[in-house]
Amino acid sequence: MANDTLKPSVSGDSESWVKAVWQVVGGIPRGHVLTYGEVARLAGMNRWARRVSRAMRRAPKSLQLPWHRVVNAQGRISFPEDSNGYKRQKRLLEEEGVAFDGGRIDLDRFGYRGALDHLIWSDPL
DNA sequence: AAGATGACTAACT
DNA sequence: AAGTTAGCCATCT
Repeated sequence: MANDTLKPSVSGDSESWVKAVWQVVGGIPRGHVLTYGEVARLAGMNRWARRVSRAMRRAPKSLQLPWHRVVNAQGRISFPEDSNGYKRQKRLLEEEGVAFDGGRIDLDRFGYRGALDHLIWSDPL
């Protein structure tokens, strides 16, 4: 006995929250965004926004994770504006129809909740 | 091993 | 509106 043929393959990341995060992020529909905090909440932990970024960093490329659909709570990209990451993310989002207003995304329109409210309450342009 | 860091946030000034 | 403080905790030095 005593063997552990099956040991947790996840090292360091230890828990399944990482996968939960990947799953949540992978489920963000095209043209919409979620904040780190919302992803954390949907993945089942309120205060772990910071780990979301960590999880994404470690996500394998094979997942094709739409990492660019995650922005910070202010609707801004959490990279320095002069960085490649910022430009890359902004371009990807704009290609999906997400509009930037002064470097800021209107979460009332492109966030989950905002998208719903928008559909329900407002006239389509 | 201990302190700094960070793809964060909410609360407070 | 913009800057600071505190909470979070895995990683990096």
